[in-house]
Amino acid sequence: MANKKSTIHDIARALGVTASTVSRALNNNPRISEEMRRQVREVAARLGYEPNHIASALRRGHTDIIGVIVPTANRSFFANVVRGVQAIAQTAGYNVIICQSNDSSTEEANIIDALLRLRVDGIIASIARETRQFVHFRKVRQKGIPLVLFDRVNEDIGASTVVIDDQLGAYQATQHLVQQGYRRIGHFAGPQHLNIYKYRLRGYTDALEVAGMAVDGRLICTGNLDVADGRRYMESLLALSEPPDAIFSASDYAAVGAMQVLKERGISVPQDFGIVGFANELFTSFTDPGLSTVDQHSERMGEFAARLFLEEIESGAEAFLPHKTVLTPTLIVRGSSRRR
Amino acid sequence: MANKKSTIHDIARALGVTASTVSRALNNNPRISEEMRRQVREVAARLGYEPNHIASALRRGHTDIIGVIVPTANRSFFANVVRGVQAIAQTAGYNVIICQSNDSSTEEANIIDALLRLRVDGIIASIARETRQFVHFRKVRQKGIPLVLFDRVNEDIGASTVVIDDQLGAYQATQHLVQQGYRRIGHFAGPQHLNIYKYRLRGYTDALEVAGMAVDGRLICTGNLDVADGRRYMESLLALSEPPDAIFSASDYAAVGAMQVLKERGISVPQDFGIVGFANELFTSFTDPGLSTVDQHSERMGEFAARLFLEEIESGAEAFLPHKTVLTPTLIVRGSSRRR
DNA sequence: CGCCATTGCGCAATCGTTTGCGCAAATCTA
DNA sequence: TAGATTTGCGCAAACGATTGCGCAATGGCG
Repeated sequence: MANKKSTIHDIARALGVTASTVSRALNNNPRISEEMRRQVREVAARLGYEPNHIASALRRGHTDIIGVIVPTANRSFFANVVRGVQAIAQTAGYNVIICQSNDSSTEEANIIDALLRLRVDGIIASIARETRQFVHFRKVRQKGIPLVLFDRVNEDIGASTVVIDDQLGAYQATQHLVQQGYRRIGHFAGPQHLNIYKYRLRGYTDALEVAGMAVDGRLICTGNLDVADGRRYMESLLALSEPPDAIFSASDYAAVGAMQVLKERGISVPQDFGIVGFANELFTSFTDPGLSTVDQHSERMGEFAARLFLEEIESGAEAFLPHKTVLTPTLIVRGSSRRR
Repeated sequence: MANKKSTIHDIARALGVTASTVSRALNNNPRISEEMRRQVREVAARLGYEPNHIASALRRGHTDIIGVIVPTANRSFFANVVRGVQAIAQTAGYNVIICQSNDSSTEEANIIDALLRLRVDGIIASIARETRQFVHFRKVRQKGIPLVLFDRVNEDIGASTVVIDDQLGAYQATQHLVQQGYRRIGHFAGPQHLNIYKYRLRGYTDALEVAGMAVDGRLICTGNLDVADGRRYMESLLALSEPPDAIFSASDYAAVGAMQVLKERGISVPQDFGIVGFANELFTSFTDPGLSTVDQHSERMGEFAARLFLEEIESGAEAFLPHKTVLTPTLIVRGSSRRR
């Protein structure tokens, strides 16, 4: 690059050898003597040489970079997944860069374009909430770039996926509320075009059926599951002629909103109303009472995603068979649902 | 890159022109006719051509990438700063990539090396908690790469900085506790090698002095300010012969820990004990009572940081004079300190 | 001694895009 | 009409690192 920085040519000149010798020495090629390697390293350090990864990537045909796309970085779930990805990928020599889509399909597509132009070696992503068409993800597959989806996935893209067993997690949460003696259990559901929320709803209905309780559609509220949504749903559920006495929420945020409304109404949690959320966000132990929730083993999820990526790299895009890894969730019981 | 992907040579061949014409057409060079441009775009779309940003970056000498280094991505403060950076940088044609240092000086140095090798156009960073030596940041300056530090900064590096007025924020928080009638105010301080915590301590002592209250060293606890630290400090402060009746904590996390202990001890917040945190983390409105705190205008901070970067790019590293932007904090009063 | 293998390097081309300079044709102006 | 300017392209080199192939020197073995 056209500035004052040293290149391997500067090192080569200083030692009276060629650039190819310098390159091989720096890469520990066995065809270069140990003495030459030592001299090259010494001059490189003296000149403050910094390898140009751009040039190297262009010549080699790969960048050793994995792009990770998260909907929003400030959820501890996503931050922990990234941490898991980093632990595995960095050991294998890859650099991990994070991009946040802000849950926007447009931003997600722009990020994918930028990553493709950057020629990343692979993409690990959780789909933005807004996304309903998957053209941009299919493009990744068509270009033979490894793609691994986690948590929010779409199974028609032909990518490998790592998910939690959302249905089981929801089943456990709802069953727990049944066991705590709650008799009329509602559900805050997310947008049903996203698999995770569809399965969480299914786990909820499963548990009700097993417990011999009818599924009452009036007790199911669907939306974006933020705090304000949670507040609104709680208000409307409490206005029913037969309000519920517990809620399984597909998101910790909406669960917090519900808790706020109950507090304001003087309704006692967990004595008169039980609440379980989902995702074990960092703040679930900060509320009062602590919020029961389902843990998604986010860091493990990240590790699995990174391993799937490495597998695909090793076997080559044509030989690789996309597959799905399903992790088992863990119910975390705190004060919000502990009546017995 | 040596795979089946199209290059500008494929387009050139299809149109019977040279690669330089294709390149100029794709970049809307006025020396290429509108008709030729149209044809080039059509063939490019038909062939699924994706520009190779690696090759372009190597030739042009810059990547149009800004690397943002955050200590940990799951704090909403950092996520919002990144959002602010993205809003400005993307409008100016830059791609923003996020790297998380996990508050480790070693990881931070590795990230900086990777970003330098990638030849990013600039680095925007908040310093990792562990970092006490700044060799890796100085290296960025020496190579003439624009560097902007935000929040956690070091002013000897020669970088531009964007910070909140930590001293003022702390002063406001402590003064508010004084005005609420608390008479013995303690402080959870962070590691004093980090400027932000040093100034927050100074703001605390300033407010006490103005109020005619002595500064009692036994009421000041220093550490990493996580939830567990907050619990520990609260326990030890309550064990004093003269315990405090309020706490200004330099972090919302430690403040939550303190609240948990007070609740367990049956000490009423805010009636018998007042608490104010710092940073307006997402969860501060989820606790019960809601946690008073100081808002740092994180998204604005990100915008300022990005603008400083753009300024440095425009004026060139040699002509640029590093400078410091100080934003004004806002005290957010919630239930934890509202006694009057 | 001659042949083969090993060691340690050099030459030249590659990767994909960009851009300075130059040329030919067309247009404008005195 | 002649000279100057504009338009629209092509040629060739550049960017920095990597790597296949080849060559010379050295050592080992029959």
